[in-house]
Amino acid sequence: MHKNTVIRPFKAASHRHQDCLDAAMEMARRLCDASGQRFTRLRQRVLELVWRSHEPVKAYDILDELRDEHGAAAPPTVYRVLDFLRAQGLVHKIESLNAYVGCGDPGDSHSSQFLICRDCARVAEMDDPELCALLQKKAVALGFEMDGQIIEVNGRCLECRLQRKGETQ
Amino acid sequence: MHKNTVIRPFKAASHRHQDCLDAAMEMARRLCDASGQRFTRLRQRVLELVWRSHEPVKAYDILDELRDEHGAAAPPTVYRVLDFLRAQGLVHKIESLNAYVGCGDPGDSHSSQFLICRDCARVAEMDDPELCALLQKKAVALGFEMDGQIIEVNGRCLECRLQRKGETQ
DNA sequence: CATGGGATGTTATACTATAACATTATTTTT
DNA sequence: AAAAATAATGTTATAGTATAACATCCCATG
Repeated sequence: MHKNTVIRPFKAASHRHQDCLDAAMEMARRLCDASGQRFTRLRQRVLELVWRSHEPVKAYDILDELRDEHGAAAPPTVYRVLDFLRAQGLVHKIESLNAYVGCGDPGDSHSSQFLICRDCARVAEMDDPELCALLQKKAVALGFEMDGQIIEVNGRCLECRLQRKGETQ
Repeated sequence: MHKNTVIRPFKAASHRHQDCLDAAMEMARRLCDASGQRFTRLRQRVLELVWRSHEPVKAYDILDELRDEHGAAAPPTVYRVLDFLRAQGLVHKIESLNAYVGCGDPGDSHSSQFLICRDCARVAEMDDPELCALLQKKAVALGFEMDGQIIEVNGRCLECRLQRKGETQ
């Protein structure tokens, strides 16, 4: 029996998303407390917006939302908060989408491999040590010293595959 | 003895880059011929610019160069040509840099894993079937149907590590 | 309650990419 | 060779992503 590597699954359409949100916010609060970082209202609000769904969120969508609620707000407001949240490991950037997702397991330092569904646009996150180690091994074999890795997989999630079974697409 | 997976190595500083360029251009000419695509002067020129060095090249740097040589030129000119070259497998995009590199083995359909040196900024390309297969396996285990993968590794290449041995950095 | 550092506001601008339509060049058909 | 069709490029405008630089505010601490 080995550890499940999925730290941010494709949740069933019917799942209670409020639970995801609550858990993410609670965890974030705890981590910021522990590391002496201030989890301000703005930071809370941005993290909530990132966790609004399991789809990646664009910086400017967050910005639009803040403007609606809040009057002011300019790009640096959002990017600064996103940078903070990423530095705390609470949020990841999906490079191929220029978009952001909540981390499935903040607090635990880990590798990330993202699965991006082309149909529903949702993103799942794996932390697979085997994969991480193999990539590291291959890099080291070339004398390369690895700082970090970016792994993003495009394709179609199980739910979408089942839904569209038989369709041409 | 197994196949070497490095299809675009970190070349020694002293290598004759003209040979890289010539080989890339010759191969591109051949592939376009074979597939009935037109390898126009503009496309040739952009590919040359991408292969100017082993560092990734920005679209707007190509644009600036074209303007110097050529008078006109607007962003769509560059992006259209880059799209063409990518469709032919002659060029890859490095997602985490918004920049472009020449493919180390065009003509052969393959997976790519990029190594990006933080010191010299050069990029190497691997095509490692084992890595590709493992990632695919992990995705499939979650019911995910894989279309493609993006793998980019940040770190420091051998040459840079040797040069800076002992330095704090 | 002063003050110093961290957080946020504000303005401006740089950088990345595409839409939509016009024109030119090349190939194909007649 | 002329006409028609297709592919490539030019042109203008705009959308989308991100950062620099400086001003102000807030709040933890002494």
